[in-house]
Amino acid sequence: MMVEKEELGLSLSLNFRAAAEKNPSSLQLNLMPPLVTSSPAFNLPNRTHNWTDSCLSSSDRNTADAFRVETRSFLKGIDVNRIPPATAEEEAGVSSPNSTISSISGKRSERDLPVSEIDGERSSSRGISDDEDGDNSRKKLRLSKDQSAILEESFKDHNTLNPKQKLALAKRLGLRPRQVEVWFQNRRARTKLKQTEVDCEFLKRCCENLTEENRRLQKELQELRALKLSPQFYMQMAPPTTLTMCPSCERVGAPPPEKFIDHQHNRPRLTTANQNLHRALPFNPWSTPANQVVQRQMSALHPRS
DNA sequence: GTTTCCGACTGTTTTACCTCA
DNA sequence: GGTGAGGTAAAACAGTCGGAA
Repeated sequence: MMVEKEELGLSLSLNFRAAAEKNPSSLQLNLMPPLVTSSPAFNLPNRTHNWTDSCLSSSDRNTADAFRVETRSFLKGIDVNRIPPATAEEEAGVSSPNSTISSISGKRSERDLPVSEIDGERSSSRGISDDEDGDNSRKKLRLSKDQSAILEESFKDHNTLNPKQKLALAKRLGLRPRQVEVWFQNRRARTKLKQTEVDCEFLKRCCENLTEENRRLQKELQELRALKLSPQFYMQMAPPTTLTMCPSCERVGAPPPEKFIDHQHNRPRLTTANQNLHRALPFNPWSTPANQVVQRQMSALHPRS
């Protein structure tokens, strides 16, 4: 399902990171952004709210519900956080211009009134407000801090809800199931957006690092080509000291044993055998200053002892 | 007045299930 | 009985709107 798709996307990005971590020498990535599991960006700030039930006990809530039903005619269009009408008569009586539009649009009307949620979603918040306002303005719901906290908690457990969970959560929060559903949809969307931003930033840094690496290698290549054209210059240069990878066998080498390093001249110490070998070489293209580290590791790979 | 956040909406896609030839 | 096509409902998504802070 869609969750799997998101997981796939996440795993792709993780795999990319894993690949980068597997070969850090090539990418040199130490700017790994943390994975967003619960971003502070999603922590809703404290807000003033008009949700009257947020601090009520269940018994108080029942009283409040009764009060709400009783005073509904006065409150409709004012308190959009109100629990929807409970009776079938009330439910049937709520019909907004938008619900008409929804029914025109086909399946939408069916979706808004799932059988499993029939007692909680007969009317949308928009329907209530529109019904009362007489205009098309929406009444904006602001969830209370407690409601947001509970929703966040629930989202951490599972970022999708089955109808049972949705109903239970809606009941617990005093919201319509549709509101819970919308909140989860928006939450998933924003999580995905946040993750996309993180992934984008990560890839951007990868790109920057690779560009820099490419620039460095191009520069080295130029130096090597220049040296190739002037062997007499090579003779005056310090010998190679390091290497990250042997171009012939593609093995990554470690620094050579201490006994092979000539500290006086900052170069690998030549044994009698390889002294002759090195003398026979016209020049060493791996001996640029930039490649000293590379050459040292190369020497470790192929000790001439 | 502008910006940002986020609840709510619409239209589309995906998935599961059912019916029928 | 098994199977594929077509239809339908539900869920989820992308994109957007607009109220509120």
